[in-house]
Amino acid sequence: MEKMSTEKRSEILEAAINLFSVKGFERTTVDEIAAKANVGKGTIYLYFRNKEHIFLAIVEEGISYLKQLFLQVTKEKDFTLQLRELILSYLKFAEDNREIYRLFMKERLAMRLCNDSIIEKRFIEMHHELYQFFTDFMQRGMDEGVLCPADPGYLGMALNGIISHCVFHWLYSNDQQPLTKLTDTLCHLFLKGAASNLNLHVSGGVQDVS
Amino acid sequence: MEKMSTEKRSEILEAAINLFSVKGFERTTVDEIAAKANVGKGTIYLYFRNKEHIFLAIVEEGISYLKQLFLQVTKEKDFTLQLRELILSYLKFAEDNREIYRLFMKERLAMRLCNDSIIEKRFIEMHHELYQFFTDFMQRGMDEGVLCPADPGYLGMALNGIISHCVFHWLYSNDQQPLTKLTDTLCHLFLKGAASNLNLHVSGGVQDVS
Amino acid sequence: MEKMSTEKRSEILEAAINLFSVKGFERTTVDEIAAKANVGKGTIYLYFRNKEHIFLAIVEEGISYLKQLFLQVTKEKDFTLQLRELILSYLKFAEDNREIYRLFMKERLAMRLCNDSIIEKRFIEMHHELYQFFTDFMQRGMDEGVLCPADPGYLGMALNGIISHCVFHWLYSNDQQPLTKLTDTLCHLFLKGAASNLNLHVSGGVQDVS
Amino acid sequence: MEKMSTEKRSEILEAAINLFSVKGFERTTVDEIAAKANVGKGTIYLYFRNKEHIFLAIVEEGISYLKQLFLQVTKEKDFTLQLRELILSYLKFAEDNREIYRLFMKERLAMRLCNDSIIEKRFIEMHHELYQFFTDFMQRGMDEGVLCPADPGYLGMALNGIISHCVFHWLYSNDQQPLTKLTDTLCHLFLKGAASNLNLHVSGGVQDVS
DNA sequence: GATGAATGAGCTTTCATTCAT
DNA sequence: CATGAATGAAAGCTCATTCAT
Repeated sequence: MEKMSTEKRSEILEAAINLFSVKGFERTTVDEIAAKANVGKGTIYLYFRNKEHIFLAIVEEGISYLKQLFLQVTKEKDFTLQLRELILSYLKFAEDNREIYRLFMKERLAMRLCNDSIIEKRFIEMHHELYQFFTDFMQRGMDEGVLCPADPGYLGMALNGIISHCVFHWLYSNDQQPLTKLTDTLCHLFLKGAASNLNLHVSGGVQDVS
Repeated sequence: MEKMSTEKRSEILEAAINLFSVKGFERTTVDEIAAKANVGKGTIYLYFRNKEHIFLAIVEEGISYLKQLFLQVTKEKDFTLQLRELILSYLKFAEDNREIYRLFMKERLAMRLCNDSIIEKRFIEMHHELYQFFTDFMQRGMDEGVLCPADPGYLGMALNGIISHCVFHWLYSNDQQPLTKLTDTLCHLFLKGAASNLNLHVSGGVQDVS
Repeated sequence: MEKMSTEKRSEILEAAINLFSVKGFERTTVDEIAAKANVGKGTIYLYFRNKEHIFLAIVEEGISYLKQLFLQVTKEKDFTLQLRELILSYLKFAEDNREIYRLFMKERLAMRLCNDSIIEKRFIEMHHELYQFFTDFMQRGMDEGVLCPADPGYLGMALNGIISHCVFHWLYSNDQQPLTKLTDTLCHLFLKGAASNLNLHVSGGVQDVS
Repeated sequence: MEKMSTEKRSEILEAAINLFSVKGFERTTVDEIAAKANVGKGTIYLYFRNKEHIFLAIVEEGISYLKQLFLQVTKEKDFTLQLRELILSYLKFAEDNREIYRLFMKERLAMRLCNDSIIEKRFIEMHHELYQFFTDFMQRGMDEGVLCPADPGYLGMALNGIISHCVFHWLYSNDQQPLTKLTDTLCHLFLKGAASNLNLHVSGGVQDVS
């Protein structure tokens, strides 16, 4: 009995992920989810309080899976290797969960000011966790002397931005090659920048802007 | 059609920008826009064919302004200076048009598969233009020998990602300091990377991944 | 000044007749009438209290013209000739005022229970007048011994029905020949019936059903 | 779709027939239909795609019932008896389905140029079927020598006109006597005409006008 | 548990009418 | 007189949610 329930729940989530990622949260109807999941419409409300909680469940699971991936990063001893592993995990996640990732990007900002404040809070919370993880990670890099001193928050943002924009492009192009192939490129880009060695004189420098 | 009060049109757009950027396109009702613009609901339909065309107008204006900013970038002769100017323009646009920028980010992916294909096409078109601009820009940097050889598309994505994620964070934090203060930091980060000089041995390298 | 006003009024009516007859009263907008009449929308409300009064004006004019035609019928001395003249007038009116006639048929019953009871009353009144005319006419035919005794109301209805259904068919077919060609056929049909002379035994007979 | 409560569907149709026949299609709102049918507004859209399809359903059912009545007409062997039966069926239908009949007359012409061309086509189609039935019927009468040679189409129109105008009058008067009482009168009128026997000299004659 | 028929609040859009110019 | 920008009531329709079975 429990098993069957879990199965139904998964089918609903699977259907919802697919539809949300393609049509967006608002444009997807509960009827469509029920139809795609081969489930009665009423059944959905046995497993989820309402439409928004389906969304919440997807995000929770996605985030928790991603966090788990990130935690394994620290198994490497060298910071540089950890960084490489972090990027690899990120890319792998996007590659393996193309739809969930697309959903994340699409709805990242859309949930603000929705009626159900529990969801909103949880959503912001999750983002903050990820932000914190990246920030801590960067701080560690600086502590270890691998990264030059700078605002760790912005460094985290920058890394996140570099990766996610590349994933974004990959998502909407028909690029068939594996995303993970980009790992070393992005790692190097983040650490050493885009400039050729010849470009010696750059105005400014990385300052702490906090 | 086009002779009607420009003022009313602006008020409607102003209201729509604000609401769309806070609540998102779908969750904003035409009634709300009318109320915020101090205008009758019917009036909106004198100036815009429907709700989606309000959105389209906002995006068109925003993009055209942004493109204009970017075109001025090339006035600088040195590529590095151009890069700095590009980042500055981007940050300045976000700072001056906080709400429009937020709207852009929020709805970047939401418009796919909407009914009115004219809008969808136009939206994709505009994104492509910006992408092309960044790609061409990077290509120029490589031709001039300032950037090391790599896929210019991904380099553009990376720069875009670095900047936009920092803006994103700024948008949703209560950071009061001007965004433009980040210009040199981001410029340096993009060109020279985050690594300290001590970090000599990085696995991999920037390859052309096209 | 007066002349110009009358001209504008006519243009509005002309436009309204055309649109009402094609699209029906409800589906025609005041904007369309104004556009077709080359007149400002507000101008229409200088000449007519509201949209329904435009309709009323059309009907009033049409009916009064039709009544005038019918009055001339009595110039003939012989009842049979009067009947022929009546049918001819009817057909000629439909032929010359194709759109107005179509409008009459289309909206004959649609006006019941509309908000403006003045219009409704007037509309029913006009129908009653026509009904009365036909009834009186038939009564005269009976009094003169030309028609066999029967309920004059139903005889009137029958004649009206014969003519109007033929006109109806002509309106919506592409029959190019003049409607008036049917005059004698319909006259004969009404007076002598459709049966061949051989058909001697008809059950029943014309009774007074009043 | 088709398994849902037939009862609800009937109640909706019943309400719609009543309202359409009184107020007309355009002036009747879906809210009113829902209220009269003691049904939620949304429920209506479970049974019918949109407002026009409610109308279509009514007409389809009415026409199919009427056609069935007409088909039984041919059970009589004698043409004259068939004619009598046809008129009787017609009158009986109007008497038993007063509102549906009124609806038919009211909207006969109103549907032209509506948006949903499927409905428009079907509506015209159905009218054509009825017209064809009457035409064929008259042709048969002529072939059998009962009717004098004439355009069968116009003869059909004439009969239709005679009957429908009498029904029309009955509908809007408070005539309490049964319509079917008119059967023989109308039959005789159609076959032998309205003239008394004394009226021997009628100009013209029934010609074939096709 | 599972279902889907039923619901009505709420949406976008239209359009007759007004009124300042 | 003439105009057309402005309006909001009212329309058709959708869809998240409920609940009897």
